[in-house]
Amino acid sequence: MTADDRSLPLRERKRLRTRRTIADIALRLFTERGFDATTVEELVDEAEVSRSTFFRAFATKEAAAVEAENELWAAYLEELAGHRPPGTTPGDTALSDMAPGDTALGDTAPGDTVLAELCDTLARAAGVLPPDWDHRYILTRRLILTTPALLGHVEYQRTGVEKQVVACLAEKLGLDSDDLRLRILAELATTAWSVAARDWVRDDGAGGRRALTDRLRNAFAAIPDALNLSPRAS
Amino acid sequence: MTADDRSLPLRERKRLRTRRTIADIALRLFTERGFDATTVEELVDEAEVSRSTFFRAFATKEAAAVEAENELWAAYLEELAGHRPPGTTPGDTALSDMAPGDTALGDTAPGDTVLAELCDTLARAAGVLPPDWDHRYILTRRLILTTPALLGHVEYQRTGVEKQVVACLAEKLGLDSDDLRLRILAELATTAWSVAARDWVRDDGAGGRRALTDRLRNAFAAIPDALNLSPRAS
DNA sequence: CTCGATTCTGACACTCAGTATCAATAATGC
DNA sequence: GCATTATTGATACTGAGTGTCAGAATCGAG
Repeated sequence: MTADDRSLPLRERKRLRTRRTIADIALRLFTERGFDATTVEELVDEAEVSRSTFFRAFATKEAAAVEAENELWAAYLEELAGHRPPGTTPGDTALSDMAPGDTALGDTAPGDTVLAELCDTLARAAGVLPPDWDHRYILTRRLILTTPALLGHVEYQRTGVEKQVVACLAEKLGLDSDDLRLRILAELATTAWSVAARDWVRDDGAGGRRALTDRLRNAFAAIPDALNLSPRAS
Repeated sequence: MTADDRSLPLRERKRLRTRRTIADIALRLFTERGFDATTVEELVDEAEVSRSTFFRAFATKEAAAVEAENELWAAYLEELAGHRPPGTTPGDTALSDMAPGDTALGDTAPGDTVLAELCDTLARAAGVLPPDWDHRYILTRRLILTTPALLGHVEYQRTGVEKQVVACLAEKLGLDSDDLRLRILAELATTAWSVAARDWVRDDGAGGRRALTDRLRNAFAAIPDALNLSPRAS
C-alpha cells in the first residue's frame, strides 16, 4: 500500500512513486505560491513529468493538493472494513511508545455503542498512517483554510466517505442502507474528527498522534452535551 | 426579496428577473440534456442574454443549477436571525390550511433544546418559500443525484451555511464560535434536513410542505436513537 | 423633460483545467 | 529474446471563468 514495497510489481511501485512525488511537490508549491496562483504547467515542470502523467495520477488539481486527506479516509475505511494486513494487531503502528498500563486503541468493549466504535476506528486509522503524514496533513489543512476550491473538494470527498461508512455499517448490523440513524452516525464521526483535527492543526500538531486521538475522544464525548444544550442556562 | 416587487428600484427588479430566468432555463436544460452535456453557451442562447450577464448573475455554472437549494438556505439563515419582513407572523405563508388545533410552526417552548429550535427554524424556512419552490427543488435534487460536480457544490454551500449558523448561535447563546457543540448541532440540523428531503423527493414531493416538515421532525427525533444504537441487539 | 452620473449589458480576447488520441517506450510473462 | 500489455509524452481540442471596454439603460436632481 505504501510507496516502495518490494513485494509489489515494479510497474506499480513506479506508479506510486511518481504519484507521491507529484503530491509532495504540489503541496509545496501550493503552500509557497498559493493554490490558484500555481498552474498545473508549473507543477509538472518542477516534478519532471508530463501533463498527461499528472492527470493520470490525479483526476483534478484539487485531488493532488489534498492527497494527505485522502490517505486518512482510505485508512479509516480500511480499518472499518477490518482489512488489516496479515500479522498485524489492531493499531500497533507508530504507537509503541505507549505507557504499559494503557489499553490498546481500537478495542471496543462489546455492548458499547456504534458511535464509540467509530471513534476507535478513527483513532486506529490515525495510528496506521506513515510518520510523515502529520506534517503533510497539517500543511494540507492550512491550505484548505485559505482556498475555497479545496474546501469544496474535501467536503465532496467527505460525503463519499460517509456514504461508504453507512454502507459498511448497514451490512455489519443488518440494517437498511437508508436508515436515518446510520447517516447521522457517519456524519457525527467525521464532524468530530474535523473539529479535533482543526484544533490540533491550530496547535501545529503539538503532542503528535496521541494528542490528536485525545482531542478526538473529547470531541466524541461532547456529542451528548450538544444534544442537551439549552438556550436558557448555557 | 422575491421576483418583481413594486417597492424595489427598477434596476434591481430587472436584475432579479434575469437571474430567475437564467436559473429556470438552466434547471430545464440541465434536466433535459444533463449538466455536463449542456454548455453555458447553449444556456445563454436560450435565455437570450450574453455570457457576461450569466456570469454576473451566477459565479459558476453549478450555482445556476442549484438556485432552489440556495433559496432554501438563505431562508433558513433569515429565519434563524429573526429577520422577518414586517407585519408577518412566524410561518404564515403557504400554511393557512392548518387544522385549527395545531400549534403554529416555529414556536419553540422556552426550556427546549437548541436542537429543537433548529428543527423549528428549518420548518419555518420551508414555510416561507414561494409556491413554485417545491417543483424546482425536487428537480434540483434529482439532478444532484446524477451529477458529482453539483453534489460537490451543494456540500460546499452547506459548510458555508453551517459556519453562519454556528456564528449566529454563538452570539445568541453567548458561547465561543469554536464551541464543539455548536458545530455538532449545526451539522445535525442540515443532516436531518438532508435525509428528510431525500425521502420526500423520492416520493415526488407527495403531501407537499406539510409532509416535508413531518419528515423533518421524524429525522430530528431519530437523533437520540442513533447515538444509543448498539451493535448487539439492533 | 433633460442632463450628467452611475450602473448594467454585450462583445471580444485571454488563461487554464480537463479530455481524447496516438506513437514511442518500458515492464511483464513465457 | 519476444510478443503482450500497460505507461508515458506530445499535441490538439473543448469549455469554464476572468478582464476590459465601449455603448445602453436607469437614476437623481434641477
